[in-house]
Parts: sequence; structure tokens; C-alpha cells
Amino acid sequence: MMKIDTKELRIVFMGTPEISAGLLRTLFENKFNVVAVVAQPDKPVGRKGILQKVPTKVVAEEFGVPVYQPIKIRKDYEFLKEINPDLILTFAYGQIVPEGVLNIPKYGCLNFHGSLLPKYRGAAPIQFSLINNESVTGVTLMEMIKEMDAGKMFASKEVIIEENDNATSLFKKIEVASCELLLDKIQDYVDGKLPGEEQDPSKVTFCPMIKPEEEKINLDLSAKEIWGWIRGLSDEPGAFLYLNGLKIKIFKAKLIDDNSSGNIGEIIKADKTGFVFQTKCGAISILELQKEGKGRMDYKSFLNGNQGLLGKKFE
RNA sequence: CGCGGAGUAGAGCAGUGGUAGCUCAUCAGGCCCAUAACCUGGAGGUCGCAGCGUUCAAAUCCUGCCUCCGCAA
Repeated sequence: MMKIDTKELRIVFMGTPEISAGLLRTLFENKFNVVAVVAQPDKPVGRKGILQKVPTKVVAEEFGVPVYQPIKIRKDYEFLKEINPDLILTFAYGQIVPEGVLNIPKYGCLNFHGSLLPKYRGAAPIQFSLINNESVTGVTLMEMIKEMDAGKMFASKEVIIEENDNATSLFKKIEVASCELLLDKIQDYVDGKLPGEEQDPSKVTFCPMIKPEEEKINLDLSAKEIWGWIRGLSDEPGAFLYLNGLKIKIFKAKLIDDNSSGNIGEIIKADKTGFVFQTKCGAISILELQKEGKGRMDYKSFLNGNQGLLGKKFE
């Protein structure tokens, strides 16, 4: 079998958000022959609803590669046949890729998934690894098949989750890991050196998309579980509680993992040594937060401008 | 014209017509075995920008603009 250099292959990249744009940039900078980029349509962003280019589009334009943004790839993928790619790479594209696309490229379709499969199949693996207080996660290079995130695994790379990681920092780590995984393994894949491993069905877990109502912290959970949610939703979109009827987003917190219990949600400390509220089991020390209409600030600043909170309750 | 909140000292806030204040941080000094404690003193603001708007008098009222934030999409 003749050896093929991956850099000669016609590659189509499918992906949308920031993390995906990082991988795309790595492809360009390492002289891969990316012939087209497929991304979600541009969406109105922010209060003013200004249409903003998706991150992968920005990178693609920087390198002069055409961008396709079908509203429904399920029905609209004829253009891919004309492009005639040898290989399709996807990372957080945002739509289910139809079978018709999977059969187009000679070397198949590979997906980067932000977890160590078979754990955390689905939409928000990075957030959920934090929400569930995992200590290790990673990125998996896998074959795309009809069923979502269910294909053979060719390679993966571990990422250690540290105590002070949140979604933003973990996304960054996964992005770096996925770039390394790409450079380390893609040639082996093309050479047929990676046999691929089927996912063990008994170990499969799923993570759904995070719904807006889940951004409200559930006070029935333990301090540790709440801490997971705070980290998993920080910095965007932010987990929140209500205090005096106002929404308070909590961006950064510390876990006080003792067995204390008391009135759930009650503020048990509010001075310069800490801003702590009680949960069902254990307590949470808030470090950075934001009140409706105000900017994000550290707890000392917040308490400075909001006094007499001791004994009040989060809801 | 989607709805709403906010811009005052480095930070967080109060002040709705009459001398710009409070808390924290900071600086100097003091006390103490010691301190994230306490006491004394100091520095630091053309009150988001503009209208040379209204007024004897504007942070405060009026008009326009800019920026930030919550919601909705």
C-alpha cells in the first residue's frame, strides 16, 4: 500500500465554536489542505442582536478558505459531494451529520469529542465532567457513524481536571489536547495503523444540553454537587441563585466539605473572611459573583456594597 | 425601535435642588508577643460624555450620545 501524506488529502473541517476554531487554526498552521469549512449559520449575539460570525468562520476567512453554513445539513449537503473531500474532520459542529455525508470521503469522517468515551456522549461533555466532579477527562478521536458519538475510538488523550478549573479553563485544556491528538495520530489513522476500539456499551453515559432552567442552582443538592455546577457553568453562562428577589450569578466558589447542616440557603458568614451559605450537606464559600445590573466582582467588594446579609437566605 | 437595571475616589456603594460622603483598599504614625484586630492622621473625584439646556444654585431636573449588566431571542 502506497504511503499517503495526510497533508495531501483534501480535508473538510466541520465545527462552530471557539474550541473548534482552535483546532482549525492548528490545521492551517501545520499546512493541512483544508479545502472548506462547514459551520453553523451566524447567529445574532448579545443584547443588540447583531449578527456575529461564528469563530470557525473567522479563522477560515483569515486563511482564505470557503465557508458553508447550511441551516440543516440533514437536507442540504450536496455541496460536499462537489467538494469531494478525502477526509472530513468535525469538532463541535452543532448538528447531527447525516449518513449521506459520512459516506462521501474516502478516508471517512472523524470526530473529536470532548470526553473520554464511552463516558459523556452528547452535547455538553466538558461541562458535565465538571458538574459531576470528575478528576480526569479528555478528548477522543473517533469514527463518526449514524448513531451519535457511538463510533469506534481510534485514540484519546487525557486531561487532568484541577480544583480551580472551570468550564472556560477546561475548554482551553481540551482544545490544546485535541490539537496534540490531531498532530500525533492523524497520520497513523490515514496509514491504517489505528485499528479502532468499539465502545463498551455497558460504560456508555450521556450528557444532555444544559437547559436554561438548570442554570438556577438546585439547593436540594449537596455542597459538592452545587460546587460542580458552579464550575461547570462558569464563566458562561453562570450558575445563579436568587437573593432578595435579585438574580446573583456565582462564578467562583470554594467547597466547604464538612457535615454541617442548617437552614438550606442561609448565609452563615458575610464578612471579609468569607461569604458562605449553608446547603443540605456542607457549605459553599462564594468568591466571585455578579448581581443583576452590576459587573462581576469579588465577594469582598460585593459585601462592601451589600451589607446586613448575615442570616438572609438564597433561594 | 424587544423589556429592564446601572455609570460618583483604586474597588464597592450612599447621596433626587443648597459645603460631595460612607465602607474597603492604600500611605504615614501609634498600640500589641502578634494580627485579616484596634486607635490617630493623610492622599485620592472636572459625580460616563455633550448641550455652553432649566435654575440664584445641578451628582440630583430636561435633551442627545457612549459604555457596562440582567432578561428575551
